[in-house]
Amino acid sequence: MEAAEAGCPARKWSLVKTMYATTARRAVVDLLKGERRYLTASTIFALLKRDNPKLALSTVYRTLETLTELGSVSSRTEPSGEASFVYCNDEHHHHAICTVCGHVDEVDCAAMEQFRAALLANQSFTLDEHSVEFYGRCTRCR
Amino acid sequence: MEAAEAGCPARKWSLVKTMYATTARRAVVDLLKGERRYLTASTIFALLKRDNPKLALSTVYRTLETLTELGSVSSRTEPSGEASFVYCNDEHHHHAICTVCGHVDEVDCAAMEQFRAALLANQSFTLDEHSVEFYGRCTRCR
DNA sequence: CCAAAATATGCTAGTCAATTGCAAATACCT
DNA sequence: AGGTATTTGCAATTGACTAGCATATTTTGG
Repeated sequence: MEAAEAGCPARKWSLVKTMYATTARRAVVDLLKGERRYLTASTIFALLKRDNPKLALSTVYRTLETLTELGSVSSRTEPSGEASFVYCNDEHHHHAICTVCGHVDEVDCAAMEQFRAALLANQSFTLDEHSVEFYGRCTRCR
Repeated sequence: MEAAEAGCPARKWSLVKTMYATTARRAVVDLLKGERRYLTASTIFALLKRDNPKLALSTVYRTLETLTELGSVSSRTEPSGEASFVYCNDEHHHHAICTVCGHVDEVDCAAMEQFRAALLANQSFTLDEHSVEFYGRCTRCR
């Protein structure tokens, strides 16, 4: 069984030959940078279609795949099963998602260390990786 | 935005009128009880089809949906996007998944409390819910 | 600045997991 | 057993996502 990792992966520049800065890619990145919350491919497509009528949904999917490989975007799966995407900066972190406004903050992993220790002590389970998402209320919405 | 919860939800008996103990349902529950690891609907279908040739895949899907509502089954999403299911007992917990054998242990939430406190202290984020999966090596595989 | 090479896009058609409608079959209750 | 509520199997569909390929765009080298 494969070990999944929901935090942003380290950037994998080595896999990328050349990446053209196309208008479609710029549009997707700009939108995600501005929103800072998880959006599905079809939502992104609908939002960008207004200013770029000939944009194709498949281009959005391909762009999101590329950006995810680069580490500029992190994806998750909605309860419905749909994939959604958010812009992210750091190498590795987890997300704190506001249940009111949907705003996504990045959470550093430091606090996970003590949790790992507690888990090993209680259950003798060796923790290799973790996939974590937090739901709560951000500073503004509280 | 909706708050998802990947741990087993509290059982919702109130929503259920009557539930017939059919052979299909017994077969699915027995299989999942015996396996104790995440299986996809199509895998479950393939395994049960041998002893029950006229079983339909849609029945497996409907059964898994019912069992999930009852709280007897917990679901997650594989990296591929497919949904997978595991039998579970307790009201609320999280899963420690062995990366070697795939065995799923239930982790109680006690350790989350101190983590919640640390998160609030560091980032002033009010943690309401959490969705956690751990990957590591279980007692036997270590 | 222009043309060739490299890469990306749009479109269409496809794939595959998952859902739905409905008649037939099964489980429960008395 | 007989009647009713629920479930099943089957077939048709949905909906997210991917792939093939000709065209268009971006970069690079002259």
